[in-house]
This record gives sequence, C-alpha cells and structure tokens, in this order.
Amino acid sequence: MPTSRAPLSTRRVLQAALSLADSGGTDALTMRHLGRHLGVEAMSLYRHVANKDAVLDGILDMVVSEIDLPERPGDWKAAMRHRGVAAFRVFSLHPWAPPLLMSRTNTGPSMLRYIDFTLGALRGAGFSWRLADYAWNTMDSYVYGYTLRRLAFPIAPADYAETASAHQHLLAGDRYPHMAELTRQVAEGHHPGDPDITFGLDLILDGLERLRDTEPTDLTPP
Amino acid sequence: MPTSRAPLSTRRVLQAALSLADSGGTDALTMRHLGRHLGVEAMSLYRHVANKDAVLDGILDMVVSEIDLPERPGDWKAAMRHRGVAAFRVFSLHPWAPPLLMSRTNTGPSMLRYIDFTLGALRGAGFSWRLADYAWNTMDSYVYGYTLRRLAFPIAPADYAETASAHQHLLAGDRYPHMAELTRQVAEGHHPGDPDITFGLDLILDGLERLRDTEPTDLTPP
DNA sequence: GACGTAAGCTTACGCTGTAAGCAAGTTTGC
DNA sequence: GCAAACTTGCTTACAGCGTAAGCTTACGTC
Repeated sequence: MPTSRAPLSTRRVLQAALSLADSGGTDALTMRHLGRHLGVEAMSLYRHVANKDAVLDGILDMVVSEIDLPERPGDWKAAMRHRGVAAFRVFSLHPWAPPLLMSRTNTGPSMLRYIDFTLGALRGAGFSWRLADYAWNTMDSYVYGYTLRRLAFPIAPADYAETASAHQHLLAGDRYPHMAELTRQVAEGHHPGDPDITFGLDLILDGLERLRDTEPTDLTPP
Repeated sequence: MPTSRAPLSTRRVLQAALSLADSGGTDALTMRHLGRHLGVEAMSLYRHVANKDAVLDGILDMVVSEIDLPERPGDWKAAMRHRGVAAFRVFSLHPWAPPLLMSRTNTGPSMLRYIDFTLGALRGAGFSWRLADYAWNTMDSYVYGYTLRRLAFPIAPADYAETASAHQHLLAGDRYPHMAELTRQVAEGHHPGDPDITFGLDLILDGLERLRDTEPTDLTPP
C-alpha cells in the first residue's frame, strides 16, 4: 500500500464527489468513478462513508451552505428577495443539485440554518407563525420550481428568438394557435421570452405583505 | 410461440408501463419487469418502442392528458386556479411523474394543448403576449414546485402535529430557535402547518391581475 | 411451395451499488 | 518489546440495469 498517497477521509471523499458532480452531473457520480478519481478502489470509500446516499446528502449540504445569507435580516422583503436570488445563483453553479434536493428529505445543518433565518426574518417583520410558515413554503415552492424549470430547459435565454424562428414551422397548423402566435412574437423579437426569478418572487412577496397587513394579529404570548 | 396471448402493441406496452409506474414508482419500471408484466422477454418490447426514454415520454403524455381543462376558459382567474388544482390532483395520483416531467423537455401533444389553453385564457382576459408568457411560466414554476415538495415530503398533513411533537427534542438547542418554536406551535395544534396549493396560487393570480391592469396596453395589431 | 417480413427470444456486454472476506499497516496495552 | 486490536484499503462476487446483435418461428402474398 503506497503511503505516499494522502489518506482518505470523509471530507476528502465528499469534496471529490462534489467536484465530480459539478463537472459531469449526477451520472458521473458513481462509486467506482469516485474511487478512481481519488486513486482508490470503489469499496474503500465505504470505510469513510456509509453508502452512496450519505455521499449525496453530504454534497447537497455543501451546496446549500454556499447560499449567501446576511448576518441580520434588515428589510424583510429585500432579505427574502436576496434569499431567492442567492439560491438560484448557487443552484445554477450546481445544476445537478435541485432535482436531488427535491427528491429526498434534506435535514442537513445548512438547510436548517437557511430555513431558520427565513422564519426569523418573517417573524421579525410581524408575520404570525402560521403566515410565516405558509410564506416560506410558498416562496420555496416557487424558487425551486423556477430553478428546476430553468435548469432543465435546454435553450439559453440568448437563443430564444433564434430557436423560436427555427421551430416555428412545427406549430404551423391551427391546433395550437396561441403557442404559434407566441412563438412568432418571440421570433420577431417583440418580447424576450423569459421572466427573471424576481418576477414571480415579487408577486408573492407583495401578496404576503398584504396578507400580513390585513390578518388579525395573533402573535403568541411572549 | 403461443398465439393465445394477445399480441403486443405500442399502446399495450405504454399502458402496462403506466400501471407499473403507478403501482411501484419509477424503480419498478424496468424493461425486464415491463416485459415480465406482459408475459414477454424484455427485448421484445423494442419492436414496439424505440427505447426506454420513449416509454417514459409516452406515459408522461398520458398523465398530462388526464389534467382536466374546461371547454372554454370563462373567468380567467377561476380557470387558472382550476388548472393548477387539476394538475396537482392528477400528479398526486401519479407521484412518480413530476420529477420525470421536470427533468426532460416535454413536447407531447397533451402538454402543448395544456399550454395553449392557458395562453388562450390569458390573452382572452386582456394580457399582453409578454405578460401572458411570464404568467404561465410563473404559475407553472409554482405549481410544479409545490407539487414536487408536497409529493416528496414523507409526512402526511394529518400527522404533522404528532410528528412535530415526536421530533421536537431534535431542535432542543438554540441553534435553530425559530424552527424550534414553529415546531412547538405545530405540535400544540396552533396551526395546521400546511398551505393548500391555492394559497400561493392566489397570491400569484392577484399579482398578475394588478400587473395587467397597470401595464400600458401593448396589444399587437390584429 | 417459395419468399419477404414481422414478432419474439437468446445471448452477451459493460455498467451500477454493495455484501463478504482478506491483507497489510498502525495503534494500544502490558 | 511484543502481541493483540483496530483501521484502512483491496479483491471477489452477486443481482440488477439498458440495449446491441443475431436467431427462430409464424404468417401473408404471390
């Protein structure tokens, strides 16, 4: 056994797994491939990691920990908008992560911290517990949904117009008249064809603010 | 070769695949298993279906076709709310479908029909092409995100209070104070802990309506 | 009857996650 | 100083996956 090689460790395994996923997606993250990447046989990894699920949970928490959160919430709407944008940005760097994140229950420390920050900001802004809970769930549903759709969509926003005009003939019949016309609008450059994440996020935030202001205050006793 | 057995066909293969996925999820849907289910070897399926991806695309479109759409839109907000609720209901019957739907670009006829209906309803209600496009993308981001989170979450809404009180001790420290308090609120039955899909959907719809009413009309020439 | 074609079967390849057991190096207890 | 215990990594093996290639059998048409 060559002692020249740096010894394995859970940390080193997870770091290698993360870099593997980042460069080749989930498909590239197999135990054998991971071992090869570390100069080791696949089974050796099991000394440092319970199984592949533990690897996935580990790198997911590493990704979530990259989401930037301010020290103190400040203005709640700005904080919530920032939170959503930051999550989208991080997930864009790790596009393999969101599908995994949604398909398993994640209770890593970074995720808990992320949620706790959110609840704190909403409570500090006067939301009831019920409304705060509904609020973060609604925001996350939208943010994750937007992110997943965006990352799975095969066309870059810059190519929308070109792609639209190239595929216009596929919608030529009158079976899908509105899609055909929308495609024409995009092809002719009449509208960019892609909402920013803040479009829907601000709709939700404005709506939440109105609910907070009309809801009877039901703050729990101190 | 026993001629007593009904012959295969693309339709029969897809129907069997759908029932297999419904009863055992994506894991149960393997070509070998599918063949066994039809009393046939796995490789025989390839006479009727290009490959496994074609099977997935096929059953996804069958699922999307189940989403109920009214003949004519009527009140646009009601139609959009109905559309989201109907999608959620269908996906609840086929919980394996949403992750698949989001991970591949779906252009089956049912999906096109679904989108075309939506665009038509929004245009009929006076939305510009740009806003109509943003609107359906935003609604779908939320609906899919909500659905995915809901279906992946391992706890049934009816068990929230019980589960919360059983796991309260895990949040005992002061690292996640707000989550701890929220968990206490749920455990003690102070709030149900689960927003309906219409909660966020109505926030979005109200916001869209306001945008429509304030946006300068930029209808394209007839 | 011959022949083309279609349906289904057999075999095989390279891939997956991981259970079981082994070999070698390191640490600990006396 | 030395043996026992523990840690680390490797080897082999198994059951499963999607599907390429080639084969057998049955049927329709001339």
